[in-house]
Amino acid sequence: MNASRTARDRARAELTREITDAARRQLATSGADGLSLRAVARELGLASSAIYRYFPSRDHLLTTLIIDAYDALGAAAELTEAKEDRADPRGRWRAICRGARAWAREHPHEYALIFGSPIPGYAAPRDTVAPASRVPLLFVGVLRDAASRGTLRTPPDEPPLTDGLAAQVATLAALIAPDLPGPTVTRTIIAWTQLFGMLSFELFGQFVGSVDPSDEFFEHATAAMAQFVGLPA
Amino acid sequence: MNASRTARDRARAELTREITDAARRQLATSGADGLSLRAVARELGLASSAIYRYFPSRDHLLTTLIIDAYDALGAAAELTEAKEDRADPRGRWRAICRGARAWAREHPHEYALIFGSPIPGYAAPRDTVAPASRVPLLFVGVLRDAASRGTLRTPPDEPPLTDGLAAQVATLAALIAPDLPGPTVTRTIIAWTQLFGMLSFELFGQFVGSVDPSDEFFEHATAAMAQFVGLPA
DNA sequence: TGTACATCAGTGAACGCGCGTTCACTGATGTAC
DNA sequence: TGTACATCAGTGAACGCGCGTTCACTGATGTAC
Repeated sequence: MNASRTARDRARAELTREITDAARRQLATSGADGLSLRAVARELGLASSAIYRYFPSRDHLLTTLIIDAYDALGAAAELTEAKEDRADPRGRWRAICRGARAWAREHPHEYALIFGSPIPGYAAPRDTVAPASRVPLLFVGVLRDAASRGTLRTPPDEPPLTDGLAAQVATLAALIAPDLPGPTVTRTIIAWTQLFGMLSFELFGQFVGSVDPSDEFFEHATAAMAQFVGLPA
Repeated sequence: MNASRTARDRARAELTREITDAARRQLATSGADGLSLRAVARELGLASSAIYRYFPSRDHLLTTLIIDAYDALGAAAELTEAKEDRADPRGRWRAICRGARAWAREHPHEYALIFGSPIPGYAAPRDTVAPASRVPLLFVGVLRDAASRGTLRTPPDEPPLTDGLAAQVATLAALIAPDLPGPTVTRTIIAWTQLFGMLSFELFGQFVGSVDPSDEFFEHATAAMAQFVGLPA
């Protein structure tokens, strides 16, 4: 009764997945606020109360969707990155950006769920922090690899960091990138905000009237960012 | 009966304003999807149907709020920028960023309304485009001024623009910045996405665990961006 | 291997709520002569 | 300046809808002996 799950257990796991799948599908048409337990139940041919055997509340279902979205985004970026030549950090950096963008465009509502407006009355629990850091960690991985290969250019400490920022960056670096120089870490944070700033602008319609469609702009900007963090051509 | 408005007209203008004010207040507590005509009417002591004398539908009220938000953001940035020494383009650039940030932090739900997730079922009409461009136009103004003063450094055309992007940038430049070099315009678009990428990250909670609070990071990043677009210290 | 009992999944009705929008209406304000 | 009519603001009831969550229940699945 331990390793080989019972029929009930298997059914439960499967229905749990079906519920999140249906919820994800609803998200894609109605957005986060349109997501309703009753509609999910309807789609699966269940009584609305049946959902409560699987998720104690709507917020718990949302949390699951949020974590899954971060994980899917991270996995997509990792997969794209993994296809690049290991010895080409700049190519790997840009692949991460490209992979993130592709996922975001394929799952705009899931993207909005994690990078869009906070959901009123919903507070993200701590469990979302780890999956949320997968993409930044990928960046860090490429940079550390480039550093150990000697192909990472340390950007000038310019403008110089103020004390408080230097402390924040040092704390962060100690956690995830002990061997990277401070300016590199700082610029990586800037690049990270830059990446998702562009994706949000593209998906939320801010580029209409300027760089829409934004494929070429995106490619250009990621190249500029790679250079900015110290990964020259 | 033309210049001097009648009592009815004045009352109408005032109530229209009171409705949008109440709606804005609701936005601040419940977010865009929580905004309800009935609640607005309740707050003003009106029958819910009375709102329809002023706005034909909830979407029209939303459009008004969106346009007002863009305008308030633009005005806040303009005001901060106007206080800087005219001869200090870098200071003016950073003031725009600081002004935008201050407004965003004071009006997080209005910020989310314009830069957050698209509202399901709502399509922004054309009227929002002009007010949305106030902040980018401010940037362009500072850069043109710096160019005419001879203090604008043209950044290298690096990485070189692809043809499609060059065309987009040329079209855009012809519209709003006929005298600025292509690389400057491109980098300004990057900086623009960077600015609001940071603001969204800050307001939507992505900085928790890294650069939170983000005052110093923000100041640093805007300085880096000023340099990036060609406004050296 | 079979029986007795406990656990769990799913039901369907109900509670209490809020929403956007329409409509026929009353009464006040404005307009034309 | 006063009257007759048209315009408009605001009302209150109603329509039709959907929601999250609870609860007592039936019946199937699993467990212990």
